[in-house]
Amino acid sequence: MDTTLLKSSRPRLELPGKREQTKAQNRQLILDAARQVFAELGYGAATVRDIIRATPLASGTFYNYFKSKEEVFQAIRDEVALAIRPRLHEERMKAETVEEFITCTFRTFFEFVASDRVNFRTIRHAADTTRVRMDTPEVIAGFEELRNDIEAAIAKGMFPPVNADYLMAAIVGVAFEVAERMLRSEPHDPVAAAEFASALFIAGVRTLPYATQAGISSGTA
Amino acid sequence: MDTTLLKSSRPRLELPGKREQTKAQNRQLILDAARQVFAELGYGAATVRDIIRATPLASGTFYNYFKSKEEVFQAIRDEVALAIRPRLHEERMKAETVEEFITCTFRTFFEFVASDRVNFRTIRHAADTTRVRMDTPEVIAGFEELRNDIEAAIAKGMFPPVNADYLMAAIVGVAFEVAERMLRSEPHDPVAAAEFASALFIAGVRTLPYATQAGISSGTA
Amino acid sequence: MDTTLLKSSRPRLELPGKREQTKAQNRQLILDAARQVFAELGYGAATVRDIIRATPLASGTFYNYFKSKEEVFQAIRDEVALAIRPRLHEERMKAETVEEFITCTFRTFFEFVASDRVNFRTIRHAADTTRVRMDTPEVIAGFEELRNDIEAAIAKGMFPPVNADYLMAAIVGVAFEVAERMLRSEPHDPVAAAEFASALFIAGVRTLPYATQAGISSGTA
Amino acid sequence: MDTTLLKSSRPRLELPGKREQTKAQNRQLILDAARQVFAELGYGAATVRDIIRATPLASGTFYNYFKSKEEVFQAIRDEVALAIRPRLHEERMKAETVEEFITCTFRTFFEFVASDRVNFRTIRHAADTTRVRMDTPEVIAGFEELRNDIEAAIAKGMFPPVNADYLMAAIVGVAFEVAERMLRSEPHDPVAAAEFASALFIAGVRTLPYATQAGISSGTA
DNA sequence: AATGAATGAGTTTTCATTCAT
DNA sequence: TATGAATGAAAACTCATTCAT
Repeated sequence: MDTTLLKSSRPRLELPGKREQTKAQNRQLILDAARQVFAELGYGAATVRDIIRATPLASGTFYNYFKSKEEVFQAIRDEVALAIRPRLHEERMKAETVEEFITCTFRTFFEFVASDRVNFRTIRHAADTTRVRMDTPEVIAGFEELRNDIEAAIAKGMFPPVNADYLMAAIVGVAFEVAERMLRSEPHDPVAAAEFASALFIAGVRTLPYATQAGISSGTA
Repeated sequence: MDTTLLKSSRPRLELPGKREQTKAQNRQLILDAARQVFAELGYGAATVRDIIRATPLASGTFYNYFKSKEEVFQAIRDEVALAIRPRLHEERMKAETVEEFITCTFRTFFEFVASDRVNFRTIRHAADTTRVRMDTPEVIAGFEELRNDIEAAIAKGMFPPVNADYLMAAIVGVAFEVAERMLRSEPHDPVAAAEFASALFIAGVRTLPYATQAGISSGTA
Repeated sequence: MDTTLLKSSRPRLELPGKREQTKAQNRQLILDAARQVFAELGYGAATVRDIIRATPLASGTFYNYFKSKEEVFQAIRDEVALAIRPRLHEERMKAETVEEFITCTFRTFFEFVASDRVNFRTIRHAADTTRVRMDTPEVIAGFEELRNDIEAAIAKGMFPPVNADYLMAAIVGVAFEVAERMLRSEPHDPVAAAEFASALFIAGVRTLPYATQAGISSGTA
Repeated sequence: MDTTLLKSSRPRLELPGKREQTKAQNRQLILDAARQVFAELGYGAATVRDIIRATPLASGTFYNYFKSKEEVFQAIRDEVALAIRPRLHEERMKAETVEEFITCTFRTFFEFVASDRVNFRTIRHAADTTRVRMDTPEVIAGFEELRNDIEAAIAKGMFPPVNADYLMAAIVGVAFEVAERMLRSEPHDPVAAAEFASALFIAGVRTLPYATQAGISSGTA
């Protein structure tokens, strides 16, 4: 009785009540369903209905959580970016040599992809379709962070003064494209993929043409 | 008869010409409009109506030339792939060293992109986001061709026995991603971009881990 | 028990008070919000959600007080009708001449409108457009009452035997339409409006064609 | 043969072709259905679906002609206003006395309403509902026109210098309200209604208080 | 062939109402 | 009683495709 009274006495102040639990859970149901659907159909072909159908919820419920298909996609994307970015940055901060910098970047990335292939596929395949901008703040920030880290490494003398913008682009391109290939052969071997990409860049970075001043500061847009 | 011909040859008060010209011309009108629309809205968001609207033609006419939005998109992709693939292959066939192989690949690619940025943007952004879903037969064929050329180079002893699948992926990833960056700074400098990418790979290839047997034959899809 | 009372008496951190007070207060909150919303959006475009949003209450609470949007609207209308009808009727009962009858009707009405423009606007515009659908029992009753009073005045010989139905309609039409105009110019001048309308009818009533038998008894619906 | 050729030779220049005919016809089908539906349910309660259902057409077809329910309503309203306004204005222009001015206004209006009750009902009942603005350019213009005509009559010395804004409002109010009543008794008797309203105003106008300068020029909004 | 309106299935979206807390 | 998320029926709207002209 006591507890009952307590509960009803704070109808709007309780945080982890059953309601909140259900709410978080439903949000997750939708996100998971969306991930699945996007991965299967691609973002463009997927409809809000498809997502709802993949859920035990009613159609209207979707709109209690997201305004549109795009909004769910962004939520997924940002969830991913948020999960991996800090890890990547942290590792790179610890690096003291080019080898470490490069290796840990790829190692972390490929391992993340291998462990979370649904998300990776979702985001890659969303590609096929609509203007789902990958240049979302969160994602761009991840790219910028890599570039900044490279520039910092150049400043420290760890890297030769290469074009940081192009190097970042090259790393990103190799990361995504090789990851795609990695996922196509079972069992996934992130270690081999990371070794491959790392070897390429470790040797390559040493011989890259030095950037002009313009080259270094370039890149914004 | 005379009148009839005159009329149908001027379906919309346009310049008179032979029927076949009009036909080819209409097809091209649609393709160009589609390129534009895809580049602006992305493939998924674009509708057939959008394409038609960007055309002086009527909606029904679209279906005289293409069965669907997808078919136009493929036509555009293939047009591009068809335009660049033979050039790339030919150049690579002439290569006698790793340096030449790598350099000519990137040089040709970046120059093509710089000279035809609308198409490049269309394909990148139509598909959207990160990377294109390039799994159209024509496009895949282009990738396979690169891999085959790499494998041939390995067989010839020109390349060390690296993982051809990963190397192809890495080249493709760098090519597209660096091209994207290149287009963001004016004036476009395909030579610098090619130098950058080439230097990366020329040095890198030499130190890439030798592929296992599995590695070499991998990559199916 | 004590605690329970305390809590339920402060459902939203508001001033403590007796339960009945809160209840009446909530009803009033809803009515006021509805008035506002109807005046802004019109009855048709307004949704129950709009009304709730304009309230500190939760959506479910609405249904503790009203069954539907329609019911709130009727409540508002009736509130108004209930507030003015007795006054109008009473005044007219005291009238001993046509002049008094007409004058007091318009005077009272325009003063009421000027003093309570929100309600007037709500009803005019909620309903929308031209004139309100005034066929709510309470409102119709107000019209009938006017007609009855006219008929009574005719019976007394105070009015000539005009068509009471048409006269009532004319009075109502002029009252609402002139009231609308009155509200458009600041400061509102109910006296001038009443003088205008009264003069029109006082002179007019004297020359109105005598009603046929049919005319007198007509009108119901 | 000749004609056939001629037709196909001007596929886009022909005006009263079969296509155009069908188009005009479909537009009318929708307008008529909308009139019916609005009159029955009121504007607010009516849905686009209701209108389509009352039509042999497909749902999408509605949107080839009107963007929304509101747009159809405006079309109806304007159709009506356009039909009656010129008539009213013309009659009033011919008037040389107050009697003629007043009488012809009401006579024309009530006859129009009686002959076209569906439209009248549509517009009146649309009222009950949403923000379907009666203050549409076309409708306001009709009101303004009446006021202007009154002001012109005052200038000519035909009318005493009354408050033209209020007089216009009074006429409009009586016209709509009495028309409503007229439609409730069968058979409709526009002549009696016009006589009633005219008598009221002819006598009334003579005794209306003279407007102040402000009063005369007032009214805009 | 070209035209462009009609079609109607399918999607997005809203919202009154219910109901567990 | 108050709360506010869930519901799902129904409304609004889109658009690929067909087809009479």
